[in-house]
Amino acid sequence: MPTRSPISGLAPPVRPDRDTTRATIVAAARELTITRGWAEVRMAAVAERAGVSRQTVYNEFGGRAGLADALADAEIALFTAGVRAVMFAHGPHVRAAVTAAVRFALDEAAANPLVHVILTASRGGADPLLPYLTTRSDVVLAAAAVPLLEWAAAFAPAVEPDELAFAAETVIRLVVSHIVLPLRPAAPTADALAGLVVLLLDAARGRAPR
Amino acid sequence: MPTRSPISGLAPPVRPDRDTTRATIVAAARELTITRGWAEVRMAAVAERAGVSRQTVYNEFGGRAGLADALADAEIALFTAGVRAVMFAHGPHVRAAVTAAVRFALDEAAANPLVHVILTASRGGADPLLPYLTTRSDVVLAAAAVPLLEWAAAFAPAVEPDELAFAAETVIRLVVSHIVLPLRPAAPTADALAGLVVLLLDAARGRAPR
DNA sequence: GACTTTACAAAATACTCGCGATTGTCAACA
DNA sequence: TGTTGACAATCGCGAGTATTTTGTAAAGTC
Repeated sequence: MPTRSPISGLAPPVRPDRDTTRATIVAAARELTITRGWAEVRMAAVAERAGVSRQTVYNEFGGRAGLADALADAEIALFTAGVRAVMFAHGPHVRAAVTAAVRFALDEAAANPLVHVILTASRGGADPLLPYLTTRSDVVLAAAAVPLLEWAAAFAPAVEPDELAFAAETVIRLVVSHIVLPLRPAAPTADALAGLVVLLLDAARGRAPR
Repeated sequence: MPTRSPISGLAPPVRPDRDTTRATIVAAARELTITRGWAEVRMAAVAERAGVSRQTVYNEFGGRAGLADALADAEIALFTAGVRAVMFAHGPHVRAAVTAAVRFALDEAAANPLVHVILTASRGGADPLLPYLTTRSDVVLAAAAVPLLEWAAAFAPAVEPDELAFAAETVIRLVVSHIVLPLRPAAPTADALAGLVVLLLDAARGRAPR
C-alpha cells in the first residue's frame, strides 16, 4: 500500500501508483471475465483494456495464473465488503441483518458470474477459472465468514465463539447450496435462513452466555 | 436370479420374471459403474454380466440413457432405504437417529462413487453420468427427504409439516455440502447436524404443537 | 526507473482426418 | 420372449498440422 504523501517532491516520487496499475488491470480482467468468461480472456485484451502493455501485466502478476489469483482475491474482497456493509446497515437486528446478507449473496451470485463461480467453486466443475483457483473453496468459506463474525463481535458479543463459528459456517453452506440448487425465490429463502440463525444464536445465548 | 415357481407348468408361465430381468441388468450395470466408472461401462459388458443378450438390454431400457436413469433410480431407492433403516433403528431418539443417518450418508458417499455422483449431481461436473441425469437434483433432494419425513411421521407427529419440511431440506443440503467440502471428519459433523435438527424440531414443537 | 515495443521460443488450443469401437435398429431364428 | 447375427450411424481417440496464445528476453523511450 504505497499511499504516497501529499507533499509530493520529497516523498517517494518513484512509482506514482504501483498498485493503481494493478487495480486497473484487475478491473479490466474482471469486466472481461464477467462479460465473456475467463476462458475467452486474453492477456493481450486485458492489457489493452487496462491501457498498459501486455508485458506490464506479466510483470505485475507473473502470468495468467497470477492474474486469476488476484482476480479471485479482489472479487472476494468486494463480495465480503458488500456483505459487511449490508449487515452493519441493520445494526443489532439479527433477523434483518442476516436476511439482507443472504439476499445480497443470492442476488449477487445470480447477477455476477464471477461471484457465482468463486462461491460454488470446489466442485470439479466445468468452469475454466477453477483450475487456477486451486482448492480455495475452504478459503472462500473462511473469507465469507469474516464479515459475519465481525458483525457478531460488534452486536452479539455474548455468544460462545464455537457456536458462532458453527452458525456462520452453516448459513454460508446453506446459501451456497441455495445458489447451486434454488428451489424457491430469494426472498423466502433469506427469511428461512435468517430464522435459522436467530434460532442458533438464541440457543447459544441461552446456553452459554457465561 | 430367475427364481421360477417350484410348481412349474401352471404358475404364470408367461414372463417368469420381467422385472427380475430388469433388476439383474441394473445390478450388473451398478457393479460395473462402481468399479470402472460409467464412462467405461459398455452395453455389451452389462448384458454379458447380467447373463442376457445385448438386445434385451435395449428392449428393457431403450438405450444407454434409459439404463442410466434406471440405475440412478435404483441407487436412490437403495440409499433412501438405508437411511430409513438406520433412522428407524433408533426409534424416537431424534439426536441418535439423525446422527446415525448423517453418518450413513457421509460414509456412503465416501465409499460409493455412484451415491456421491447422484447426491452431488447438478453441478455441471466432470462425471460422465451426469449428462444422462438431466437436472434430477431436485428429485434427489425430494427423495432423500422421504425417509426423514416418514420417520418424523412415526415418532414426531406433533411437528408442523412446514417446519418439518424445512428441517429435512436443511439437513440434506448441509449433508451434501459436507460431502462436497468436508472440513472435519464425519463424526463431529454428524453430531453438529443432529444438534441442529434437535434445535429445529424443539423450536417447532414449542411453537406450533397445536 | 518504469513502461513500452519488438521479437521469438514454448505451450496450449483448434482443426482435420481416419479408424476402430460402440451404439442403436432390424429381421431372422430358437 | 428372448437370442443371434448383421448393419448403418455415431462416438471417441489419436496423429498430424496449423494457429493462437502464453511466457520470456531484449532493446528502445519518456
